[in-house]
Amino acid sequence: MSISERKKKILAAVVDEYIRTAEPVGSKAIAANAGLGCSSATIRNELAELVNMGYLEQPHTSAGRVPTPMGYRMYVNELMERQKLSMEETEEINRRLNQRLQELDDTISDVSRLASQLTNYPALALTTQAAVTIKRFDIIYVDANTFIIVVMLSNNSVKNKLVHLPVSVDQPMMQRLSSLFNSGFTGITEDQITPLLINSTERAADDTMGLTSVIAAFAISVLNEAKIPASFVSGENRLLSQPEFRDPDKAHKLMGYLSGGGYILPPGVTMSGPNEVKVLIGPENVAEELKDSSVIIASYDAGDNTKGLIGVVGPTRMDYSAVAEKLSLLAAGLSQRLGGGEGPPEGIHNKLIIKGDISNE
Amino acid sequence: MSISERKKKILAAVVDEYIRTAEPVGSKAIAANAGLGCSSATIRNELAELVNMGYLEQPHTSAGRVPTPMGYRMYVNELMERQKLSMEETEEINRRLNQRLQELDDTISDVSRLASQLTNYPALALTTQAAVTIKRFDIIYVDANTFIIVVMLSNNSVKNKLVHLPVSVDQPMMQRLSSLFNSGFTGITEDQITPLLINSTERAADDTMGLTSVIAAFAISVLNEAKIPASFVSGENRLLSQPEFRDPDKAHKLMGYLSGGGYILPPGVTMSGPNEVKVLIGPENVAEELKDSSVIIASYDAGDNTKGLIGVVGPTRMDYSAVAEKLSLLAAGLSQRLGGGEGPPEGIHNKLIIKGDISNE
DNA sequence: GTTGGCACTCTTGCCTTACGAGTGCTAATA
DNA sequence: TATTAGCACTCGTAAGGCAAGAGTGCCAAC
Repeated sequence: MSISERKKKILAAVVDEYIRTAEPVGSKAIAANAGLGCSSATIRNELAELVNMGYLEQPHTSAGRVPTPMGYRMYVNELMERQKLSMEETEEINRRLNQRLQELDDTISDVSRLASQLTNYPALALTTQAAVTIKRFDIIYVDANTFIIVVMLSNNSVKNKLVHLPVSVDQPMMQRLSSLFNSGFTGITEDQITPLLINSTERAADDTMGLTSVIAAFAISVLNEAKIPASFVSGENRLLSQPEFRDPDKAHKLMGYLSGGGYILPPGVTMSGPNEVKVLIGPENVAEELKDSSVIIASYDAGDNTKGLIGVVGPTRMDYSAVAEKLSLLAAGLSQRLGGGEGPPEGIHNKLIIKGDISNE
Repeated sequence: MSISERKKKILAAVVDEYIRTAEPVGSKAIAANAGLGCSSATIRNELAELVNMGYLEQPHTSAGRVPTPMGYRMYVNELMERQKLSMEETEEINRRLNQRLQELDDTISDVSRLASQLTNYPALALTTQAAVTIKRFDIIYVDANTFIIVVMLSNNSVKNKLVHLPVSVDQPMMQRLSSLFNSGFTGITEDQITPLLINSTERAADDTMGLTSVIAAFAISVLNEAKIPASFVSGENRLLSQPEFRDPDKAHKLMGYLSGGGYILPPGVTMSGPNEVKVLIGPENVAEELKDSSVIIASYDAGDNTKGLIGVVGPTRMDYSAVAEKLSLLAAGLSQRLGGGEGPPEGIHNKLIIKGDISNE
């Protein structure tokens, strides 16, 4: 059964109103506000059919209607009006982005905090990284018992480690090690650092004190850490301002899941680019804890095969339009600043694609 | 009016029971459990006096008694039995501490997470730093447009920054800058980096491209950041498992305060050392948001004038003994591992001093 | 000083009732 | 045929009343 234009308008009105008030929406309210010239009785007939079709439901016989996940899905895919952000909001985002963005690693917590502040929902930021290699290897001799390892990665982040030794080393040895590592350990991934390689380096450096393995261990740990997706959740407390989380148990469960670094992107679902925003509504989420929440995700490109995700979690009664818009802008801004992006973040407004699991446009 | 031994026992029984059950404690329950050989009527008389003295209060006429902040204070200062941690708990703490402790900076989030996990309350960790200076300055030449600044601080943490230039620089220039900074910018605090110093360095290096100010800016920002106390809150969601925070508004308010990095140590109150644990009960806290919560704080010494704090926040009905014990152990372990400490963390058990604002032992 | 007994207070849970919001249905209407 | 007005019906919510139970305070006896 196809859905008439009027039904669509009514559905949109129900969702809009419900998002605004968190109260079931009655026929009278729609007749009064939605501006389609018909009486509440007519609306009632239509509402009954929308319930039959699965877009709406009633908490109980004498209550108004509430959107089902399917209703939200329809709303997100076809009905919702794209909220243009106000000039102030757009500027606010850009201002904040410019404020401090150095390394991606420092930034991930900032990104999630920013997303949470802007949307007033809990937000989660994470980065994943394709194969990272070491680009450059330096060892700084501090004194006979101390040196600093400085490693520059293919994604242009720089890691260092201060090493204190129980024994003394001389400067030539450090220099030898530095150049050996710089030639032998650059351009390779973590699993290419084999015991064989370490051994041969150790022999070549004439290292009898196990320095080589200390340095190699650092190299491995750095590459390892870069591979593990870093994630950061913030603003969990904002959940509590949502009426659907007034039940502390419900809130506790979801917050626990989030703080535990729970993944929000279902396995197998991939993000295509910074212009795409994914919306996962209620049961479309795989995690049990998210089954009656919604998640909105944007991805950004941080250059050098580093992808980042920004996700926002809230009740299914979320302000999809505004949040999607904000995340999209944020993601575009990040892509642009962190290397991958090219277009100006303004342009994004006209290209925003919103997708979800059961979308089939 | 002085307080009799029996009153003390009764008070302790009330607090213990209330901590356990979160329900007002009646005279019958005390007569049955506390093991002082007298009837509930006697207990009732004593309870009435304890109410008069301000140690207890009644939610309403026909309810049991609940400790007042003053009652908790007495309990913490004099009455509570020091809970020895079980072997497993002690080992758990040490195991977790050993697991990963590299730089203090990385650690602060781990410390707070750990404290929160161990105590099941939200926890906050922070470090403050007395004057930090630069100990060593290196500039690594990567290519004509790229170099890495590596700065080692007096607290032995190492910071780096990758700089991309729009113009080309030659290696000798970098070397010149490196050694100039290494001699001119080490051993001084942030406010000693004056425009004068920057200018003279610039001239000495023959730098016409503004490199000097880029590098100096990094030096300033590093020293600045080291000065700002880093703080990290985790486990906010654990608040929700406490019955006194079943009211979402109350929980939201406190969690908001915590996530905002709200300070928990009243200004002017200082921590004397890792063996001391401070307890701030309800209204003893200065922050309005903490007025009906309690805070338990331990401090650790991370070497080189760096002090750290671990704080745990909960309802006034907290398990003071267990939490204080755990925090103390954690703080001692951190002190020991991060440089400042000397004694083995086991020894701490016998020296634990618990203090608070109105303590006057 | 301690204890048993008892009347009193106050909360909690439960039931009943009244109200109101919103529906579904029917019959009249354009 | 689609729309509308009208009306009975349903159901959740708030308010009031009642009984049960926990715990106290006090008194008189020990």
